[in-house]
Amino acid sequence: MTKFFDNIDSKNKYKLLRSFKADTHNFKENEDITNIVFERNVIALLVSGSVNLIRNNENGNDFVLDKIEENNIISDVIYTINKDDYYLITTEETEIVTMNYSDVINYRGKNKYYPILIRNMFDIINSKAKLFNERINIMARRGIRNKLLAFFEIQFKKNNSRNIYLPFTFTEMADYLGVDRSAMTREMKLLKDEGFIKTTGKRITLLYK
Amino acid sequence: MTKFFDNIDSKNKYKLLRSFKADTHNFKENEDITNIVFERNVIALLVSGSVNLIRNNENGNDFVLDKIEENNIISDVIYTINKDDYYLITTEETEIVTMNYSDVINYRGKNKYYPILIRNMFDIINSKAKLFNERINIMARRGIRNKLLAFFEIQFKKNNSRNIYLPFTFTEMADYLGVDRSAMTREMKLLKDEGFIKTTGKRITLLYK
DNA sequence: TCTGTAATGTTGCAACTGCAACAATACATA
DNA sequence: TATGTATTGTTGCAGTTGCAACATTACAGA
Repeated sequence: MTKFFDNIDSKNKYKLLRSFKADTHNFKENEDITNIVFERNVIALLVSGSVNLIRNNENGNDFVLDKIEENNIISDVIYTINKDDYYLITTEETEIVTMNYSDVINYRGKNKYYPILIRNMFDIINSKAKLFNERINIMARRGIRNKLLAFFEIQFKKNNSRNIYLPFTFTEMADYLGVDRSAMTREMKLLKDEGFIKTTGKRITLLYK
Repeated sequence: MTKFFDNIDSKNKYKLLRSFKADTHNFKENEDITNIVFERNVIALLVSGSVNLIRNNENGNDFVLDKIEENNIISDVIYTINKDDYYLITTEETEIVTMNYSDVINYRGKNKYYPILIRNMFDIINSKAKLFNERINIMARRGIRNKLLAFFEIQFKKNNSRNIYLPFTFTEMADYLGVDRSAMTREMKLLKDEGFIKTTGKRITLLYK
């Protein structure tokens, strides 16, 4: 997975940040940075420290959706975020740099690492776009069963194995598919009963075709 | 909307294409180019001519989802495509250039327009990612009503107007939301009856809040 | 203007889904 | 290992949704 400053040395990294008139924000542990990061048209970069992306269930059962580490981009483009449902909390002392998207994209300076930076960004966004794309294709199916099967199909093609190891919990998977968890469990049980799949913990084995 | 070769003159455009060992494909009118374009890891570029992205309804009611014009990217990243449901047909004599993604991204040549190219690509993908993101946020809502309201909300914020002019047909809108068209119509009627919205042709007026 | 095609409106119905609530496990960490 | 917390399993139920089928209206090309 490409990171923002891959192949750019530290000196030039800071030079570039200066050219973009990047704003540096420093936080202690446990600060909410949602509003700083999810400004419109802002690219935020986690320079040091670490941040949790948390889902805010109204019943108070929050949970960590993603741990974001150094050199990764956090921005409204990257995460499928609804400010009401999610928030971002630092888990240690953290430095975040925010840049204006237009400043970055319209940079006309001479730093020879700029192209590398843009290439890195392109690669990052591109992978995200592919993942988004994938998820849309799944969510667009009608009915939970079809969503599940579409999801399995993609995992199957990716790993070329009938054994799928879930990269997240079933709770998160229901969220990923955009369906109710209990309804999803019910449908999974039907698929099992009908002999389409078999599950062992977080491993799902496809028995069909 | 940024295009692939924005700010790159024709001479350098072809130089770059050569560096990428790009493959040129020529088609007559009415040829199916789905398989050439939606290869894995391929970026396809419409150099000249025009292509229709068509949705393939099993009942034989195909329809044009998008007309792709010169200098646009056509690739599996850009379009949320399921090969079974969609296909691409040239509508005139058309030249398409395919490049391997890795070749483009790992280019280490000296052409000074390369950075511009990558920047263009970044901008293109970035807008797409934003749109994908938006759609996911809508589709993730439970129930047709919530999807509709989420959609309206986004349009409202975008245009800062309570009047939403649908950029597509209701049939396509149902598809966009990932729900059954008739069920969507039914829900819209309820929203109307309850006084939340008003519709006039493709204009929807929000009456709430 | 006519005509065929696509889009929209509508409805019944069976099946599905979300929701709520609770039980049973699994998991992490003190 | 014990204990609290998160995840998973399960179920009833009402309301929602997808599907199929058909009527009506809008629209574009001859």
